[in-house]
Amino acid sequence: MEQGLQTPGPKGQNREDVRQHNLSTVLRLVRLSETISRSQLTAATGLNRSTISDLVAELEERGLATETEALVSSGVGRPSLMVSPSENVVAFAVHPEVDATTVGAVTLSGKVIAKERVLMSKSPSSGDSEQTAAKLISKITAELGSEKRIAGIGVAVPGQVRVSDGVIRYAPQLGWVEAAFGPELSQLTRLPVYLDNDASIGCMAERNFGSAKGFSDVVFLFAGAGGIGGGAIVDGKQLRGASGYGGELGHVRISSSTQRDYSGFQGTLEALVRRDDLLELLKLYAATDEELDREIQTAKQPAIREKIYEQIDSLADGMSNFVTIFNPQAIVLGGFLTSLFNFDSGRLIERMKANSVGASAERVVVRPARLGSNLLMVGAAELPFEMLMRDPAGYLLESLG
Amino acid sequence: MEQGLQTPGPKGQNREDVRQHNLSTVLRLVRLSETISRSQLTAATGLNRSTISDLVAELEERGLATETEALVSSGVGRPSLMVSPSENVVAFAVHPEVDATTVGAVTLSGKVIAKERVLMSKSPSSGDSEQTAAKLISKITAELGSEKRIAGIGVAVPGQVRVSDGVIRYAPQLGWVEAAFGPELSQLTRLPVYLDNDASIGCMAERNFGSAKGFSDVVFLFAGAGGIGGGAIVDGKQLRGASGYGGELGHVRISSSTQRDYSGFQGTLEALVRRDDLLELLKLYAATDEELDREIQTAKQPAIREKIYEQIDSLADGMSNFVTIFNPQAIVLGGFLTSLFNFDSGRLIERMKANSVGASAERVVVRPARLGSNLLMVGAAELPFEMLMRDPAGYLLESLG
DNA sequence: GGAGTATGTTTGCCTAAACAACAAATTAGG
DNA sequence: CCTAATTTGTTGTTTAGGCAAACATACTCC
Repeated sequence: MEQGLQTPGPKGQNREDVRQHNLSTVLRLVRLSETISRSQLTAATGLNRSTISDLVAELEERGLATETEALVSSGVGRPSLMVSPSENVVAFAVHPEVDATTVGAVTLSGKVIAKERVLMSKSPSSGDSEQTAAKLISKITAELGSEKRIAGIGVAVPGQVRVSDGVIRYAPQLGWVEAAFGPELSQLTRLPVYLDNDASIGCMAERNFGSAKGFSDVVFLFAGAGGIGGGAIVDGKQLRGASGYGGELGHVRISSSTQRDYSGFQGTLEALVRRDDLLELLKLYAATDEELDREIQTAKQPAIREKIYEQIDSLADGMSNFVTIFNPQAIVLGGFLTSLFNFDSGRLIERMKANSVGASAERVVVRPARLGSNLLMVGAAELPFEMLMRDPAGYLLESLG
Repeated sequence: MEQGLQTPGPKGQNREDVRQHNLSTVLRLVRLSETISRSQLTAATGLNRSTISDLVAELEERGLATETEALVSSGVGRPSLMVSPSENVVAFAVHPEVDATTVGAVTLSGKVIAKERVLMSKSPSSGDSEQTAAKLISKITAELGSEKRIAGIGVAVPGQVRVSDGVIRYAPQLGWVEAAFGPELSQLTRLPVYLDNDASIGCMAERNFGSAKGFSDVVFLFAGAGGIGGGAIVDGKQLRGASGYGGELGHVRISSSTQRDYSGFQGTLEALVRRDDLLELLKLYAATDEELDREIQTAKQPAIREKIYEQIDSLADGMSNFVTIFNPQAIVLGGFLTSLFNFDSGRLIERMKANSVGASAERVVVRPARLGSNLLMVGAAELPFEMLMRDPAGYLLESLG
């Protein structure tokens, strides 16, 4: 009766799926380790030495990995060959904002090798941003060596995205509704384009390359000019929910306050922890995160300090809920939240633990985000790379020249 | 540096894993469909006809499934054989409470074929409950036919469980702390014992056999005498978190109220939606859920109706948060919450949708739990059955006689 | 420099899924 | 009732891919 909503039936596995799965597993390990020996690969995967040999050979043949001899010996026995992700596989990252559009090129190993930012006229349309992004992509492409190959484009959207078809459902700051950003940018660039919410993307980036590296259960909170975004990784996978709109942690209600957030919800985390409120109090109207941070860390006025504590407490209340719900290994705080953390991390963590289920709070670590300004570049590139890693043998890379 | 906390490295797959995965997939489909034709199995799994034939033959050989001829023809062509889960594979379910211990026997197909409940003296120790459970298990075992085989024991614990070693970390109503219920009951019965939190178990039961059947993303809320328990299914899997304490949805803070819940947290869902408060107001001191429900549905006094509405609103606020966080397909309400739902589901749902992210709220359905008094029996049995289904060929069933 | 050890490489093996051909059981249509 | 069409079950063969064993290689330790 409700077949349509149900999960796609569990699939069986045939021979090819095994190969795909093993190639994928090896490539993931290689990528996240930056460099890893073949013997470590056998240990980590449980696969046979000869199988690893074969798999690595295939990855090398496909230009996804390179093998080098070990620089330092690790002990007795023949030294194992080191495997690294190819530096020639690249993905583009796009971040459209109200005042600027940023495009970066990121290697499979997670290095940002190019970044261009173009200021935009006031409130650009979706089409404007697509054009700008496409231009920057072709400019960067021209500067890349001809040996590079492109996995695709990842877009970090400050808003809700229908992941299934690449349509931006609603981006409040940009004022876009139902914008077919993905399909249109794909048409312009002739590259596959994948979109996701910026906070989700940041979460994945911090998990793969930042403060939460290697963790299976992570909560990520990020505060910027547009409010608080959040993402969660549950059991190793991004929390998306049934339609892909899950993980909107900023809009979680934690108080009876009638203060509204940017989406009009009352008493939510975003309503109570506001960068804007502090900017106003500090009389900083267009400050960068760095300037704001300096002011916060050196704040002397009681009124300001009180406001900061108030926000720390609200943040702690939100975090308590996420600890109770997700029992994560780590909570990562980004953007303006890092300033709150640095101001008084003791108070923040203590209050968080006091209000969350003890068993879950015991071992959770709270950390500032580590990737800084590259966060969304690295994270957005993960989208095409994730596609590549799901099927390393089948995914088509675009060659240059 | 923090290897210990990290996820166990992704494993590779060999031939045996494929067989195991496919056997597991087929058994799951057979189980959840109650009965399914071989041709439907080929369609659902994508596997070859002959492979399905082979897999089903193995399941039958191992006594996990039975094949019968189709009763009604489904169209042109040779009729496909029907496959059903074996009625001879049984798991025990145990539910220890303050005032009683319940044990049931559940077949692989999800039918409760025996149930015994023994009243306990005031506040039994963990050992008392184990003894009682073991006695009931041996009594039920004696009444089962000798052709039955036992998959193990599942225990629904009203408290926090360390799933890894079967220790009850904290069960507030029972007053148990760090009770080695699992290992001890296993010693007494010589059967494998698996434990989990009662609400998590209820969630799984409703997903597999109840109101949320077939859904991949589900939130379950249950209110009983001990407060509000919750569980969530994310992307088809039970939300557990890093240490297995996740999903404590009753302790999520939704208000600034200083009202405390049974664990001492202020302003949480459990603090604001209290069965006890209504019982007191109605002057019903030891009512069953049925009696309470009758009183609620026929309540006339304004003070009582107001209290009911108040609780409905609080419940809606909690649900809003879960919709925003999880973007589930369904929210299932059990126990006393069913009464609130039935009293005014319109108000409940409307308020829930008003305070949650629109995109997620659009398609969520809210339903009362369907499994009633068998909820925890069916759910607890899922624990050993899940182990069986993970490795149908390798999991050892205990034969009787 | 020889023993010991861990890894890389090559060869043939084995398992389980796929495939093809045929048999069987049904419906449809006259 | 008989035949054609269709779908499914069954059987024997093929094939992909991981594994084990045997051997080669490169390092440490004494």
